[in-house]
Amino acid sequence: MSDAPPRVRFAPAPSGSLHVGGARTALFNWLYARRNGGTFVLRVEDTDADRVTDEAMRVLERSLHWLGLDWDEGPGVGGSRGPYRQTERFDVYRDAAGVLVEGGHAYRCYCTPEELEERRRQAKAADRAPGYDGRCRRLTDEERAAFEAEGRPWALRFAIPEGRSVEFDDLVKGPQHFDYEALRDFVIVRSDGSPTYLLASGVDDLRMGMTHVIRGEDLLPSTPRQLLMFEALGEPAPQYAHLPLILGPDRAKLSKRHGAVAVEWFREHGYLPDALVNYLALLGWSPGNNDEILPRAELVERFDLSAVSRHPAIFDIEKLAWMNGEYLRALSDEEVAAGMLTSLSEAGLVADLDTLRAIAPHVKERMKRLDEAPAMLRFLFSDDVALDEKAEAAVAKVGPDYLRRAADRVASVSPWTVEGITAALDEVAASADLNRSKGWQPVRAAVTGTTVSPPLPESLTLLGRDETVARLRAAAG
RNA sequence: GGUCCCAUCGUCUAGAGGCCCAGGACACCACCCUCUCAAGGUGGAGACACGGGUUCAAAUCCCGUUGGGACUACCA
Repeated sequence: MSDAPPRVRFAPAPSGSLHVGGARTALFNWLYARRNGGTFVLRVEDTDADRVTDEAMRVLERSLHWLGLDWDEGPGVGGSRGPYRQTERFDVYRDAAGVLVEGGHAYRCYCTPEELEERRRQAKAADRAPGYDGRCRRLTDEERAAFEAEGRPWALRFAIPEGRSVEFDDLVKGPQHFDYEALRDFVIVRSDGSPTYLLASGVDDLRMGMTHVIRGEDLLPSTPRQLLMFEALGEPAPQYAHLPLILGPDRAKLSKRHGAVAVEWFREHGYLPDALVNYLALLGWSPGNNDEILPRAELVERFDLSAVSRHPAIFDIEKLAWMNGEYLRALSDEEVAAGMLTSLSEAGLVADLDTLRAIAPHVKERMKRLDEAPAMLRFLFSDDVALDEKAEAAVAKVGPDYLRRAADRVASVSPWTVEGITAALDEVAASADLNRSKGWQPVRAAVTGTTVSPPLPESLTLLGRDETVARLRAAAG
């Protein structure tokens, strides 16, 4: 282990949106860099032109920024090891491929996709391993010349050295051992001249000076291949740490089909970035005791790769929601008000900051997500208070006279304060021989249109006397 | 099928041989608080996959079984 500052990277393919699995990988890399005074690099693996889009690139950057995972080198910030988009680095991969060919570690494969597919199918049918059979590696000079004369397109394959096995020590999985029989000759350059992941990602990790590669466990099988490639290139390899996967409720690798998995979705649905970061950090890592609410700074201080668990974790949105509520309650009224303003306007409601600031302490402990604000506060910012079913029932229970009396009594409250309103509501309830619970509920129903709301007197002070009286009379019919 | 990874409450986990007839958190249930709903408080139910070893002693070490997952592309 060297003690030079570590260099780590997050290397996503911008196709679609950043989902929580990717975000967690980015987070662990970021935490490792921040914890150890290292450098966090963002590298864009956009070699697959068919799947990569500009929109996905924008979403990726926005998601990362929102999460607060800032990169020291990469798109937008530059750096000395750039460029950081693989489509701008094809010459680098070509050079590396050239070295491999010259050293006899890579060869041209003339098999067509159709032939490959057919042989794969046959192998499977015969219960044999479906990987590449190495046919073009054994071509005679004549056969090769014939293919060339024919103008057959070719791809470049890496030649797995025979009789070799690969050993390496994974920082989270421990000692690993792979026999060469399990490793098939893999394509490093496609017939269109573009590099594949195995080549591009591996070469970049070398050229960009990565000391540690922290990535998902789904890439564990590609590590021995890349290690063999580095050996052929004559260059030292970085250290590897493979993170256990994040699974859906069905225990399969988390993906879009599991529903809410995109970071953008959480941003749009009233989740706080700090809460998501905190939750994700706990998915596959634990500080070693029972602490769970760990602010970013503490995460950085306590993060330790060797404490990463080896088994996969199921993403539990319920627990995330709980944690989000915890973070919401820790926010200042000002911050909560600002957050609610946004979600309210997205719901088409025009609110003002002063009112929101005043109601914030009463609603933040009843919310788990900021986007619950519209449902909770609609009555304050909309004249439309059509009573829902339960509200109708609550009103019917006491009858119109009760509401008229309440309106009359409330109309005389002065000054319009929480204390004054409370006294008035209590009086009205007492006059009908009702306790607060039974006496206030019809008022809540008439004024808010629902049977659930922030504390009533506090809500009414903000609604205003005239509007309160008007709604009581309206409900009385 | 092959290769590899993994295995503590429903879920996330603590546990690195005796401190564990297994602790915390989410969710769930009950009670308390209470103007509704929450939040908060108290209590409850709930797990070491199974079988063999090793050891005075195993959730912890070894082997096997079972179960789950990943990979097996000219995707990353």
